[in-house]
Amino acid sequence: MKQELEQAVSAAVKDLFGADVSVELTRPDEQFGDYATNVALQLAKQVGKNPREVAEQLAGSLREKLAETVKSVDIAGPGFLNLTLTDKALTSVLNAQPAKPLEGKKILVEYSDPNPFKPLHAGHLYTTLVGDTLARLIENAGAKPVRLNYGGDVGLHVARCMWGIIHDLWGELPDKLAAIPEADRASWLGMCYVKGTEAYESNEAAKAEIIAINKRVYQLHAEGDHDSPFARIYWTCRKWSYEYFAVLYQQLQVVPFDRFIPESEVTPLGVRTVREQLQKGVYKESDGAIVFEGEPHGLHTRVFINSEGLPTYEAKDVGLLLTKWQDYHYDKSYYITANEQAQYFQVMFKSVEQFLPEAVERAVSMTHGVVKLQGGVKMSSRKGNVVTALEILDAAREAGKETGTNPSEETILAAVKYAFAKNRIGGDIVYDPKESIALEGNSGPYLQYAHARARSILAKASDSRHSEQSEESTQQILHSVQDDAELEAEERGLLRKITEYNEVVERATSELMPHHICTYLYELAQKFNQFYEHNRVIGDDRKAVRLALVQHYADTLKSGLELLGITAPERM
RNA sequence: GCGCCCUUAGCUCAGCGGAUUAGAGCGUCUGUCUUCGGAACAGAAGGUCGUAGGUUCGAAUCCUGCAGGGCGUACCA
Repeated sequence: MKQELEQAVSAAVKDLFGADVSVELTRPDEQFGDYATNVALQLAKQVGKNPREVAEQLAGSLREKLAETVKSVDIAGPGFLNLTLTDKALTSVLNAQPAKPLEGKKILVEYSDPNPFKPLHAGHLYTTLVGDTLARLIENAGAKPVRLNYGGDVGLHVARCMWGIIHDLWGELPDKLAAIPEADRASWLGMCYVKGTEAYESNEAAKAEIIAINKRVYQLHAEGDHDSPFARIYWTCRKWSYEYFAVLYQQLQVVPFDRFIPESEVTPLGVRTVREQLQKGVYKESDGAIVFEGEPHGLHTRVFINSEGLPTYEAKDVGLLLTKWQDYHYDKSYYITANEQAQYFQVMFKSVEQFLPEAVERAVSMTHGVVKLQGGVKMSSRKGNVVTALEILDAAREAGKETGTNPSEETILAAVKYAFAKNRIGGDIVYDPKESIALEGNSGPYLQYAHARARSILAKASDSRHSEQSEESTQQILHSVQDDAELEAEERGLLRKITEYNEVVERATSELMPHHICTYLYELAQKFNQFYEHNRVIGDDRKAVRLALVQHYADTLKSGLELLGITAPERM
């Protein structure tokens, strides 16, 4: 409907003024109409006329051309055109199929990216949810996204943890690992990591040992060593890490990843490529390291291979980018990480652009903010108040218990996911467990309830007269609004809001900003509650229309929640 | 120092070129209703959109300076 109207307006503009303008219809305040456009203001200058005059002419033409679907065309303010659809036309929007702009596209989405041998903190939970939602949006738009999860199983952080492990075991004694209870594995690894990190920073001898361990880990991969005591420790603990990640993903109920790419898998290709491109002058030697000089491009210089001859994150990421390109030849490849890596990606991309521009052109780094606690305190591992990913879920459960309503696990998840989804991606977010689980306000549980409430009406209605098919619903509304029979104000208000759904999803998808969906769903629920407060459904003369409206409302809310990875239970 | 990002009601956030009323939620205050699930509805108070300029018919939205905050800035990821 929106597109048809835009075309009609743009055709009218062409007829009257011979001008080409991109017409964009917006949703104005309900009191003004269903759609609005400012083309007259844009045109005024081009045509050399006063905007109101332009608007008058356009309005006249549109009233004639769109008599079928538009009830009124009004001119407001300096020259805005407000279009109000007939109830029948507005109802027909319910039949519109959502656009599939990404049909047939191959899109990679890399997110979550936890490092084996390191704990999962609150930021991992956030980045996992952001990625999961974006991938859902992309899938909803018709593409088949490839969900990738990349993680550092080689590198200095691994060496620090390995150092801690070996010290805690009093030697390279893999058999002693069996003594660690399964439930304690993750926290034990976390403890070893902290130990190793502290030693690295404060103890020169330990630092040298850790650097040596770092080399041995790379070597172990190069040789395919699975049998030496050192290797047995490494592989066992790496496996434990992946098992620990799986627990989080399982609890979060995110869509499973298509592929886990450990850094060790792409490291050789990255190193080889950087060395090759060193010969071609893309990378340069400097102080024994291999770097990319970013300054000529307005960026900064970064080390890709350090003076020990070992690859840094940079070289590995070059290997990852090439691996993605070779394996998928993607149309688009998204990297979802925290803001602190934003400029890093620019440098890494710029370097690869020098020899593989087509792969970089289609790669996009999207970054999000940091998770903070109430009061805006940043979570810091240095200060020891690091909050782990699983602790966020526990905090929500705890807050749920305190409400006395004992929310289900399904509602706990809704609370957490919605709290993280409702803010625009990019800024830091403050997580407040109490607010997220709150029974009132803009929260996940509120929306689940708003859905369950509507379903219970539908269930009650179908008790009294068998099944209520959703296909019939549109017909029911259509039928009752034919022959100029009109909808009542609150019915129409709810219907209007429901018809915005596809437009909101399209916007959220094109901008990759799922929070628009949250804002919309909350408004939708409010519209429903307004309607519901003043209008009886069952037992009223207008039962058929109203039941159909409730049906569409519930279905719309459910679809929206699903895009956010939130379930919509029938009852709570 | 340089680069990137941020600054909207007491708090948490939408809005990101348009409609002289800048929107929500929470919190505060006040009403409605013996409810097809009240986890509701109606209303009030609360903001010179960090600051100073500029562009524009029109700026919270674009540009520039300044202040405050965050992140990055060579061998971490």
